[in-house]
Amino acid sequence: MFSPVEGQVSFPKLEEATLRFWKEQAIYQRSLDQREGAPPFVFYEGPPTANGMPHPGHCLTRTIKDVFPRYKTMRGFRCERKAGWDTHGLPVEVEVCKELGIHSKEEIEAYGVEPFIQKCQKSVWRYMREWERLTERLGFWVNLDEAYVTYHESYVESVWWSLKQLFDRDLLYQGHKIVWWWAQGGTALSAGEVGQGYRQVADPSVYVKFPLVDEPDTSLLVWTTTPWTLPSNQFAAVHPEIEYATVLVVREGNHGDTESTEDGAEKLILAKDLVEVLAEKTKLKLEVVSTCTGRDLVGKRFMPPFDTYSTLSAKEFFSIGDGPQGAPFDDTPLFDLKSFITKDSLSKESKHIGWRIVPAVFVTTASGTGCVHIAPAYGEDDYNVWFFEVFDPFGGYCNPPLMNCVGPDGKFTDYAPEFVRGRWVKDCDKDIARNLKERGLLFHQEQYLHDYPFCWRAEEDPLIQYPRESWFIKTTAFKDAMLENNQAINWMPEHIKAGRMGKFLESNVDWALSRERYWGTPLPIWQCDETGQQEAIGGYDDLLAKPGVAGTEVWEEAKAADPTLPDDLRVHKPYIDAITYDSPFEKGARMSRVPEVIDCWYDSGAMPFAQWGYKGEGRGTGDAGRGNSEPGSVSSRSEAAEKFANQFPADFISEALDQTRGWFYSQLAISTMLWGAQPAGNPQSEIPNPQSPRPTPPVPHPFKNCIVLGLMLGEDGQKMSKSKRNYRDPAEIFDLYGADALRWYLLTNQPPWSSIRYSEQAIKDSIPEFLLRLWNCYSFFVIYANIDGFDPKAELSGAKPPSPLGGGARGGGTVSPGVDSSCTTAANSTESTSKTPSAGRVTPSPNPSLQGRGIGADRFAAAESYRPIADRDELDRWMLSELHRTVALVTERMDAYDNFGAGQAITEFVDGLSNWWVRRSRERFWSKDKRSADKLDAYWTLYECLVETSKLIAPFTPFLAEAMWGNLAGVFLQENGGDAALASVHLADYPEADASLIDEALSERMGLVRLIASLGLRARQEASLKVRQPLAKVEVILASTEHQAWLAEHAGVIAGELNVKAVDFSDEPEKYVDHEVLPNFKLLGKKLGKLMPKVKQALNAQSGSELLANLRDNGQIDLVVDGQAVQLTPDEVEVRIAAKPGWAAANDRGVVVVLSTELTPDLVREGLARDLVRAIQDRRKEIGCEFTDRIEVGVETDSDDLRGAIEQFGDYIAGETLADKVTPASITGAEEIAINVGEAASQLGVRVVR
RNA sequence: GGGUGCAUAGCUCAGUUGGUUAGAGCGCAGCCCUGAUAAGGCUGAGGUCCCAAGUUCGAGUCUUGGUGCACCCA
Repeated sequence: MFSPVEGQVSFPKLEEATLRFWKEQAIYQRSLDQREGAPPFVFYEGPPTANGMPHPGHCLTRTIKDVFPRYKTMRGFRCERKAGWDTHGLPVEVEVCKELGIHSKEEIEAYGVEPFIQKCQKSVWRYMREWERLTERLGFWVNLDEAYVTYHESYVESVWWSLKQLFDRDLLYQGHKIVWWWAQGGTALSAGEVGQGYRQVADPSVYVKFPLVDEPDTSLLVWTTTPWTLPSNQFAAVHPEIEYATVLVVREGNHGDTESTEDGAEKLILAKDLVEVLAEKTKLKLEVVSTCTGRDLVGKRFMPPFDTYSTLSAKEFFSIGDGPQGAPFDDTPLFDLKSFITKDSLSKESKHIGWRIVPAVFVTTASGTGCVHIAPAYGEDDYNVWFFEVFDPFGGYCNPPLMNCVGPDGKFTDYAPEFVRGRWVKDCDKDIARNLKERGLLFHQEQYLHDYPFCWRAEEDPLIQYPRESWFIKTTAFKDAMLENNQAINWMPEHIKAGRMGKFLESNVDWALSRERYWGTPLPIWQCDETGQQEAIGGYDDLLAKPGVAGTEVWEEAKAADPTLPDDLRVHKPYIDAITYDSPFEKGARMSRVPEVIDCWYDSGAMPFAQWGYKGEGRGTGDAGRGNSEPGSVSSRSEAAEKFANQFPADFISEALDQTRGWFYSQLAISTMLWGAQPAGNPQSEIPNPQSPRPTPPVPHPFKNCIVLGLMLGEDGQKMSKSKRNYRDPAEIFDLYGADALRWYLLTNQPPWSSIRYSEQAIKDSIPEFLLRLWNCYSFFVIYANIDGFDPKAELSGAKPPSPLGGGARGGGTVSPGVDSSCTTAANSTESTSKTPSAGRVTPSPNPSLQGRGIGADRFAAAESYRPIADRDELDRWMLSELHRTVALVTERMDAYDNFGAGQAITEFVDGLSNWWVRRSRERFWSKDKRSADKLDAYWTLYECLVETSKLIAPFTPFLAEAMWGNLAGVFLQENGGDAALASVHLADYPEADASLIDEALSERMGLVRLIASLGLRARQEASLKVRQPLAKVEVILASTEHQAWLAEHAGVIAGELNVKAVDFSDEPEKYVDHEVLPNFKLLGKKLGKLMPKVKQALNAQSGSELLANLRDNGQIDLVVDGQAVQLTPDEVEVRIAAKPGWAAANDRGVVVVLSTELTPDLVREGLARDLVRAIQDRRKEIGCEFTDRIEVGVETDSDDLRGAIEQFGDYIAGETLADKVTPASITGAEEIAINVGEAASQLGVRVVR
């Protein structure tokens, strides 16, 4: 017996019970154990941060991350799923600051770094419980118990190890990062903070003349909206491809005699396209003298607008800043300094250090002059120009300092022109313009309206772009390698590859690694306090092993004072900063750590190896410095190496679109740098990594397939926001609708990469649309199987259930030898495949270790009552063909990571099962003969479909699948031993399609049957003929007679569905339909080209019947178009038919169904009988009859027709309603109710017979 | 300002290598069926396929330009 199915199912309740079952039975762990030794399917969890509350968007990510590992596990792979948590970074600090009511770095310092980071560490887990609950309740199977955590010591050390690799290969360097700087607060703002503070303001916009050194009276005309940056000018940039014009300025009064007046002959260079615009603005005539491209201007030298730096001597200039004194420069004025000394400057073409025209592709002619003033300290583009023109990342202290006459307080320093010194830069714009005007350098001035960022904490403070010292990773050296790696990744959607990610990689700039913050992985670089020389440390033990190490007591004392402090904190600020050691570079000097922590994106990108604490391949492979590590570390280190080797690269990852430049990039970059082919041109980086002897892995790595999810928007189409309340808390969704409803909605409503709008209604709708529909099929099966005592286990063991009607068509009681005792072992299932040949599998399992876990057709075939599919009814063959077609499609789609396509296939299948197979098969379940072959076929067919469906949907809706499986397969479960998969569908193997059972022709034909039925119903409606009223016949006319013979043989289904006595395939279609012959555009387009429209006209002009006759008689249609003979073959035309007016008919897609509307008295009485049956059935339900209760019926009526119907169809009525007696008069013991049968009002009494 | 996407029914979205009648689900309206029944079926109304130009015998689909929205980067 199957457990009875509740009439009113509550999916949330069902799911809670399933969760308990999974937990108690450790199903997830068993699903892994079961695949011990199987090929791995590697999944990486992109770490979320538990520092904020999860919302429905996270449900999408976690659903996608769950469905494929579940699927692959069922397909025979071992898929470990190590969870992870992203724990470092600014958002954590901001949370803690909020809690403390403080903002600035000064305030943090004042509060104390030590207590601050202790608070950060605790804050990281603030919403941990919510995240764990969400993860579990959604059914996301992931190993939370052994999650990696980015602040853990082993993780931090693994990151250190990787940074040491980069440092030792000269891929880490110090430079500047131009940041948005809040001068008054003395801190940089993150992109998010800057974004909040944009306001529209009017700034001065100045057009300044930069006189050319070698061309008298000619100036480059540059444009800027930040006059205060002009004293730090170093270059002017032009676009190499843009056309520039040299114009003569014609002022009033000097027109015509410019050549004679030396002073008035003023020439300017600007973009040709902007000459008119500028002439209009200045009301001056600008005569174009000559033109050239930007490239021709490159290299020309100009006089800077201020002599701030140009008049300094090289010696003075190079000693600016903190760098060591004594660099080998002389008294040459900087303006004249040609070339400067760096370690590879000898190979470089010598160039002046500044005040020359340089090319830059970011220059546009959208506004200004097409000539851009470059002050490298105050803009990222500007800085990049400088970086490219004069900076050598590894030039050390010989590199020129940035020209920057503004202090971090936003005020001009002593290097600036005297009239602005000590003043806030933004206040000086006007004075600077006035000064330029006085010196004749200002050509034009105006107001410029644009968006400019202000500090979100101090609204009156404008931000400025300002350089900060920063550490960089030389990712640009790996641009080609990253592009190659990217090329090999299977991005979904595909446009990410060449689009967002490809474009991003092509414009790659070096990774700004460091952050001047507190809660992050400390940058593991120690610097000599005498010489400034540096080295990287690859692990905490390595640090302790350094000579003269000191400062460890700071941590030890903190730990002694508070033993609850996690040991992981010892590798964090401020404890790690306290540790110093003897400098190997200078006797007596000490090494101490640089103050920065690193970008937490680096943490996440290091996850492929850091999650295992990987620190190289183990001892003896170049790790000579370590002599005193603990004995245990060797094995753990090699264990990490083994784990890493086994779980790299990932087969599958997924996150939302915003991770393109986040986690997707950080992983790609780090993996390419550590393990990819090394770039040429950087001698150090070509040295093979001594600690990583593993061969360069084939691209792509570290992930092969990546689904890039769309962003989820709130109900109103806006960004999801807590304050707008445009979404519901996931926990409530689970309680109201259940996780399966949410999962199904997320997985099948749209391709995962289209941006998705949270829709509560759509989540709700997935219940009736899919979950409940399937549940009804399942419930239908269980109800009847229990009534009839259909028990597949009993069928298989040969012990036939008692058969009141003396057994079915095949007789009963015989026992199949060899199947009774071993039917639940996996081994047996392979033996029994002889009945259903396994040849021709559509999607062979990738894993030979699959053993057909769980139950399926292979096993059922051993039952006596299980007839070969070929012997069964057309409807059953069709359903099983659909099943296998669906299995093939779903596996094919899922192998291609297309959950959406797979889901659609499942939906279609369940629709067919529910709305066609069950609908058309109901009567078979009502038949009295419990052992008839037809009835048993129906049971086996439905049972098999439901069992396979529960496996099919297991990755999508794991709870519903488990509930169905638990009952359907549960009958096979033995007390001890047997196939473990019988306990949980998630331990079963995924279904495999049997190609021999797929019958495409049958599919097509059944589609036609459904079409005919649908058309018949439509025709009935138009003629107002209820389906309950039987009709004599329908005529079916087909445009193509290909399937007519088959349909004629299987007209029973149509007749039943349409309630007609006969289905005729008309041999005189002309009576009912008009023919229309249309060209097949696809075929004829190529053949006819421009004649096409005329051929269409010609076909229109003739009658369809004539053309058809032509086609029948000659095998082709002959036309003359434009005097040209045109022949059309049958393939090249399409014949359409339409019902002639005057018939109760409907037509669509080449099928016309015509109703015979004539009603005989017999038909009328039969219709009344059926109507009465309906009324009695309604009554049965009203008085609470069980399905099997027998009744007595009395009908009192004035209608002769109805009395006649009861007389004529009494047996039919009794049979349909399980009535012992149907009397055409009132009966005793039954309440009489009024009913409407036919036109007449009557009284009905129904009484249960006890 | 740049890059990348998206724009189709009231809503959410499909729409193949270009093929002439643009589909589905929900919602709405009407009808039907009902021994799965707080399900199910049929039908209807509802469209400037964002706009414009181009390529083509033919454009929702391809090209160019524009508009709007989103994300990323400035």
